[in-house]
This record gives sequence, structure tokens and C-alpha cells, in this order.
Amino acid sequence: MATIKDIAKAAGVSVTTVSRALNGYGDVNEKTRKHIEETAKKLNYSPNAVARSLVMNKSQTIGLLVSELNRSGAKDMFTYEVMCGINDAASDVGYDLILFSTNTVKQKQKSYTQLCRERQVEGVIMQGIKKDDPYIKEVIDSNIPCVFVDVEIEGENVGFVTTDNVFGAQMAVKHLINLGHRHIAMVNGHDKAEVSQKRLKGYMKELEEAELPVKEDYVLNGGFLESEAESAAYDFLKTNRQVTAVFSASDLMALGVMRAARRLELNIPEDLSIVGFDDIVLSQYTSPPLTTIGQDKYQMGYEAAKLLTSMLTGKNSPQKKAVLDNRLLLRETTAPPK
Amino acid sequence: MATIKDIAKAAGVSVTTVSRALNGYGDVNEKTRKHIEETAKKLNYSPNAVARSLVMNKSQTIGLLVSELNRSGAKDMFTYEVMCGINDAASDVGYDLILFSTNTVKQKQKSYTQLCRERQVEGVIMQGIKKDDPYIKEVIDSNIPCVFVDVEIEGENVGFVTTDNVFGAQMAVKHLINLGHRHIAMVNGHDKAEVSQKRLKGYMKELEEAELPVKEDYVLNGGFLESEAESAAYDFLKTNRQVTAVFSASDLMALGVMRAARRLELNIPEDLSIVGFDDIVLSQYTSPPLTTIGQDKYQMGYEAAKLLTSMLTGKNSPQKKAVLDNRLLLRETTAPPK
DNA sequence: CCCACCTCCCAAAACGTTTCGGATAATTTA
DNA sequence: TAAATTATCCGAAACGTTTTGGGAGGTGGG
Repeated sequence: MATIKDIAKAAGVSVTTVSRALNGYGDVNEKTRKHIEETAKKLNYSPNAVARSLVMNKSQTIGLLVSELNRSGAKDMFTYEVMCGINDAASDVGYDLILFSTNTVKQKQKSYTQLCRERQVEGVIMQGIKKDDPYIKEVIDSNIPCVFVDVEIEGENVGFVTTDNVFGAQMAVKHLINLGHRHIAMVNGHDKAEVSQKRLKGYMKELEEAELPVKEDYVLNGGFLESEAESAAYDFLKTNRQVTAVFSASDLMALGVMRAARRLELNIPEDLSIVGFDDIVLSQYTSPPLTTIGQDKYQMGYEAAKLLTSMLTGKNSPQKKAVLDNRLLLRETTAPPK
Repeated sequence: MATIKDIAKAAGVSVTTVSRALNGYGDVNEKTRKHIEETAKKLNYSPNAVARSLVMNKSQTIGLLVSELNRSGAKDMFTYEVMCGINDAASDVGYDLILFSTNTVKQKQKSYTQLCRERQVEGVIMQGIKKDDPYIKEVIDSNIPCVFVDVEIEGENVGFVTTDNVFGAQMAVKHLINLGHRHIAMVNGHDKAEVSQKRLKGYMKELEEAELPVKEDYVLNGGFLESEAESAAYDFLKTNRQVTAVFSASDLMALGVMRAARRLELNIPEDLSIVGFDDIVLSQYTSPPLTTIGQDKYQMGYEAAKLLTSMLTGKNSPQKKAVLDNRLLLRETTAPPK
């Protein structure tokens, strides 16, 4: 509970000097600095970040806005891993993280800007936000620095980090084509997510490059949910025996497809090849283990925080985005068609 | 950026009145209150929580101290799920969460108390802390309210939440005994974790109650790691063909045991029954799916935050602990011995 | 008509820092 | 030796709130 005043009194100097001594300014004698530091230690002083924030108008805090931070995120450890990366990068440069979890109910009550300004966060990282989320417009309008994860928006104070989703999807599809598949379906997430659009684009692009027909009814809607993907795949595969492979826009949905295949007594990978996207932890443990496009989620978080803090300190280049590479992880759900 | 002063000026009243009006005090005329609220809205005012914290000496923030928040936690989604629960409960009562991630390096630099006082958190939830962590002593000494997850410490300002680990282990072992197993091994985590001790206790207790011998060399050390459990189990099972079942103190280690069994060409559950602990997401997806003792991790977090906030507001009963029930989840890794 | 008591409002202090603009004394420069 | 510079320190204001301790003005009772 000792304050800077207590130190000043105990050390026989002014508060100004204490402040400047403790903050390493040059205009304080080395001897008095030592003395001040000692009494500070003796009084078990620790600075009050709140008071400092108030006067400096800087909180050394970045907000982490996760849409629907809840149990459903437990399966794909996406959010968690991204958070780890953010946390590491942020604490490297002395920033703390404050968690804003929002749901649609709360969003009604408090605007984005309010949330940020109340807590005086210097910048925000947004994760798991859909493209039509009203917060997004607010972000652009406000001038609070912000970086998005997996939403490609750039602006004066906003940047983003994502992976090369188009190319990732292309890799997945190319792999299937190389194995000899000609009828390749895709189960996509909802189109509110930018990644869905990108992955669909990659799927179509690769088919076109291989001069294979792009059939509209070959792309199913899985809504990023295991169950929804399962039923969509089940209905589709039952009546489309010619398709020998499916590319899923997420691993979780790929699990659904696997489940559907099992119900239809299709063996994986002999009767049906599957490749997913994300490389969630689960995908190594399914039987057979899932071939997928791996994204480095930790790295995404790390880069996001790096980007943001460099925007905040303003010293770095005006780099506002980062696009990470993906890689194809060959496991056991793909094989040549029979 | 509008402050309370701006509102006062615009509305033609004093800052005192603005403050009291906005905070719902009774001694301000309903008409002026309306007027003030309107001008506040017009000026797009949002209160500065930092300034408020400073003067009130309350930050409406609780610290979340997670030991080693990192990628290795990705497999068992334990931390994540607990966090979700904490987050929900905290935001129910208007508290925000600030993330302290520590590692041993950082602990050296900054003491627990410093961390908390700097950020002026009102209380702390500690998760993933080992029993010999130096922070624990500090917590007791400081008078900052704190609740632990899975470490049973009680005190003036400290409480905890955990599940009934002894009974959980008993359920697991009883299940195996009921199936007819007589030679039941256990792979335990490191003894720095309180849960390890409890689960071991439950294991031994249940064996004794069934009047089965408790052999010391039947309990292996898995260190809460999949790989370590695997090699320990491999060495043990190779030379102890009489054991037909193993109880693992965590699901992750159970996965290691399953892997070891596979290498030894032991079929699960015919040749070897396995029951885990935790009910991590993965355990539903292994083949065969893992029978385990389920803990409600979300609930643990929720209760932890509830406990803490009720300690902070001080209005609730002096309840300082919560012990949640576990339940046996029968899946497919257990069967009668041959 | 005076006193007591509401109702509604306000000035000023306080929270713990940082920082601006000097001030003093010592040292160097011309 | 006077002037200029440097080294070291300090007082006071500022950040945006809340809260304490009143102060007007009005109303009712006696």
C-alpha cells in the first residue's frame, strides 16, 4: 500500500524525484536514485498502474474480444491456441490482456467503443467475429487500433492476420486430384465467415485449373458444425455414389463427414477420401487420423499481438497485415479412388 | 472523449450532480437527471473506469493467473473450459477478467502481490498451480482474496473449488472391480498436484474396501504426460501380464496407456480395460472411446468465479469452498477380463 | 413568525501518478 | 570574474472520477 508519497517522505525527497528516479530518468543523481530504490524496496512499494494509466492516458492493456467464448469452442481448440499466442506476444512487450467476452445480448447493451473506452484499452484483437457483426463497423469508425483474426479488413488503424485460405484449399483439392479423384465434393461453413468464402474459392479455382467441372450441388452447407455437416454429408453421399472424395472447410465438419460415411458403410479412405482444414488436436486422434490443412493457430495469435503492439508503439513499419502459410498434413483419410 | 466535466458544463450543473445523477443517487431531481442523461448521450459519454478505479480503490477486475498458459494445454481443454466458466460468472456480476500468464522466468521478476497490486485486481483465481509453487505462500500472506482451482487451501481470504477426486477414483476402480478385475494398476500424475494425491487415495481406498491387495509397484508415474504414461505403461505391462485393467489419473495419460497397449498388441477392452479421469474432449474420439470419470470443468470455473465475487462483495455466506461431483462415463474401454 | 426539516444542488478534496516549468547550486566558459 | 551552462531537485497542475460536508430555498408544525 505504500505510495510514491510515502517513499518521498521516507527518503526525504519530493515525489517528482521519486517518480523520475524510479522511471530511470537521467536528471537524478545516482546516489539519490540508489537511496530511493532502497527505500522503495524497504516499503515494499509497487506502482499503481491505475493511477499511471489515468495520467498518461495509456493503460498498457489490450482488449481481447472473443465472440461467444464458450464451451462450444472447446472442440476446436482454435480460440485457445490463438489466445496463447496473443498472450505470449503481448507479455513480451509488457502489455496485459483483458478479456471481453461478448454475446449478442451484451452487445446490445454496450457498444464496442464504450467497452474499449471504459477500460481504456489501447487496442483490441478480435477473434471469431463474423463478417456481418455490427461491431466491425464500429471498429472502423472508432479510431481505436484493432487487428482482426481471420477477417480481412484494413484501414487507418486496423489490420488483420490470417492464413492463405485460398491456397490452402487448393492444396487440399490438388492432393485429392493427384490421387485420381474426379468427383470431389466440399462441405463449407456458413458464408458469414470470410474463411469460408476463401476456401470455397480455392476449391473452385483448383478444380478449374484441373479442368474438372465445378458443380454447384457438390458444395454442401455444414455451418461449421459437426452435426450439421454430418447430416448434410449423409444426405448427399447417399444419393451421390460417384463422389469419392470430400474436402471439408474445417476439421470439425470433417469429423461429421466421417461419421456420415460410417453410417453409410463407406470405408475411409478406400471408399471415401476426406481432407479437412485447421489441424485441430482431435484430427490426430480420429480413426483413421485426418488428413488436413494445418494452420498455425498459435502463430496467428502471436502475429496478431505483434501487429497490434507495433501499431500502438508506432515505431515499426506501417505493416498492417500478416498472411501465414498453411501446410498439407498427410495422414490416413486419403487414398486413390477404387 | 467527453468527460463528466463536459457534461456538467453542457447541462449547466456541477460535476457532483452529474456523477450522482448518472449513478442513480436519490438526491437529484428527476427532471435534471433526465436532462443530464440526455446530454450525456448527446456527447457520447462513456465513463472512465480507470479514474473510477483510482478513487474508489476498486477495479471491478479479477485476475486470472494461469500457470504456463501455453500450447501444451491445448490437448486437454481443461484450462480453456475453466476459463469459459470463470468468464461467464464474472461478467454476470460486472467483473472483467485480466489475464496474468506466468512462467517461472516471469515469476522471478515479479511477485504475486506486485502483479495484483499493480493492476489493482480485487481478487484472483488461480488455475494449474502446483502445490509447491512459491506463489501459493504469497497468496496466503497477502490479503488479496483468491480462489484456487484444484488446490485445497482455505484461509481468511482464500477458498477453492475442486471435484471429489477421491470418490471419483473410487468410482473408477469400483467399476473395474465390479467387472471382475483383480489386478488393477494405476498410472498417476506427479505428486506436486493435489489431484494426484487424492486420486491415488481413492484408488487405494477402493482396493482396500474390496479387500484386494494394494501393491506399491502397481502405481506408475505418468507425470500427466501422454508420452511418459505411454512408456511407463509399456514397461510395466510387458512384464506384468496378470494385470487386466488400469486406472489412469488423467485422460491424456490414458491415451498414452492405450498407445502402449497397442504396441504390446493388447486389445482394448478385451485384454486390457482402461478408465481415465477428466473427460477431455478427445476421450470421446479415441478408438475405442474412453471410459472415464467426468468432471464438469466449465462448472468448476463458474463456481470459482462465483465464490470469488461473493467473497469480494462480502454479502454472501462465508462459503469458501465448493466440491463438485464427478460422474462415471461408461464408454468402450472397459469390459470383464478374459 | 420562527424553527426544524426536507429537497436539491455544489465546491473542494481525494485517489497515485507523471510532467511542465522553473529554481538552486555547482561547474564551465569566455 | 561575470556569464553561461549543467546537474540535480522540486512545486504544482493535471488526469476523470467519487464523496464529504455543507448551503440554499422551500415546506410544515407549533
